[in-house]
Amino acid sequence: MTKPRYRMAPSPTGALHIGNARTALYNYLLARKTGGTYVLRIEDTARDRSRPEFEQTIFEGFRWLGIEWDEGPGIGGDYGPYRQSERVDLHREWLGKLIDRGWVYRCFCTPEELADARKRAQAEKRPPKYSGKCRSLSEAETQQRLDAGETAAYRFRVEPRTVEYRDLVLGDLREDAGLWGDFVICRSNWLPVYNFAVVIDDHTMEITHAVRGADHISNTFRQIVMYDALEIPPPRFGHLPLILNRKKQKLSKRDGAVSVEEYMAQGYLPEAVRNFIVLLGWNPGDEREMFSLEELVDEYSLDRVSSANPIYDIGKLDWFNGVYMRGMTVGELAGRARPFVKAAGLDIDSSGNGYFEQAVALEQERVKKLTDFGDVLAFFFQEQVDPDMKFLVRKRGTAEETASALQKVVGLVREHGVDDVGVSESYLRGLASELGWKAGELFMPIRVASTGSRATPPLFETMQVLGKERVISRLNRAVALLRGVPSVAS
RNA sequence: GGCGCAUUCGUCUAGUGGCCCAGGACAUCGCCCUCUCAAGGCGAAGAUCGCGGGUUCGAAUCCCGCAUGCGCCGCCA
Repeated sequence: MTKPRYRMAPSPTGALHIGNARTALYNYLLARKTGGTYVLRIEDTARDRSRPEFEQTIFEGFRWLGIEWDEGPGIGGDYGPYRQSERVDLHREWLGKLIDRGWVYRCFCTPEELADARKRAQAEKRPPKYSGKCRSLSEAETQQRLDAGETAAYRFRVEPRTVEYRDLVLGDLREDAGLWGDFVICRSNWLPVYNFAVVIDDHTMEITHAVRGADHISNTFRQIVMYDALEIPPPRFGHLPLILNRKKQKLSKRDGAVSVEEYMAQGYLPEAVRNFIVLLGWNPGDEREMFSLEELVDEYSLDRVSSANPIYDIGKLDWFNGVYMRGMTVGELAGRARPFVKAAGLDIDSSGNGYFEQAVALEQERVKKLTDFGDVLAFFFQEQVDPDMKFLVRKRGTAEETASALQKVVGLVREHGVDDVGVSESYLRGLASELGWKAGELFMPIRVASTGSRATPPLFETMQVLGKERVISRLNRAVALLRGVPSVAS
């Protein structure tokens, strides 16, 4: 038995779309699981829309998700070239075989005529299929019109028959080819049409399994007819349910964040995105839902792919991301967070890596995305914070009584320091009871004074990381603020 | 209009004739923990299994019809 060959075939017409990423991931898992080969082929026959720079973003997206390929652009392999646009000679060669066998004829109908006919058919609620106008042009007449300089596409001659195949996901499928019109497989400018190029490429690259989106089901029947005409064996086909947007339409670029690079930029972890998308239409058959790449390679199989179209709702992605962030070591998380924190404009270099990691550790279970660190870590790195007076003052208390309490805190911090959280807790609780306040009533003003925020990690740990000097300086500033002194040196 | 595919809590889904007056997860709400925020624990609410027929002692599961959605029907991919 030959080694299975799977492929992914993105078109470089935009960023890496989440649906394509899922398809690529599924193929990757299948290839790895079966010990097969994974081929990357760029389908850039849409000359006008394909842009080389998109190739790079797509590659980066795949790599970010952990999807590696064995053959493809930049890597090479025995079945190159791996860009469809560089394979047109091959396509023409195979077109020749079809011509020789009488499966193809030249069609002189202009795009305008065809569009008109289509529009009319639609209006009259008839199926918009090609009339067959040029189907029986004689060889002589064809040659004559060609000589006269008319351009002509190549059309595939469809013979009535039932086309059937067993889909790896959907089971037995069939369609009546008698309902189609003859279809163009090569443009008048000699560039092959996608549907034909795919057949030739998959065959010549010896692809054994074509797993792709369900929007290709109808194409599959046409492709099978071409395989048969060429007398070459088709690969096994599998069609994945389409990811829909909230309005239940095919997910498109207009639906907001649907490209992998956006998730990258938003501070999602690749393992979370991967875990999230793999579950869009697949499940392991039990109640597990956290999967590493290795586990997925082990577990994944097409017969557990569901056939209904999932709606794309990123709610659960945040949860996955949080779980993965909490599961990391602090060092690892800090490393991943660093570029995001810098991008947010925080100066994390001058205070040293140890300080940064301690701060990250305190926020680890409080963030959903790497970008959150930019906000949540700010007070650790700013010179001063701006406490909101509304929350700085003790609940139902006065500014002056809060100020005097904070002043006492300054004294205690001076005397006992903040390095031992147990000690801090005990003297601060002691002060609270001395004042006759509930602990929380004292802690909140201290929190707001030293962090500028009401929502922070536990107070004593936070003070410990900030260090004595920062805490004292911020408390002093808060006292000044509370007493209406415009500014004061600490 | 034709053909194809699909239809279970808001969302992702489990379920392949009796274990299901439908299970899990996210989100939501409540309680607990607690110095705030999280995290965590516990719990609640949430699906007449798209609708209508049939088959069967028994159907979310099988059959038929309908509806709805999506896809394709391009010298786009």
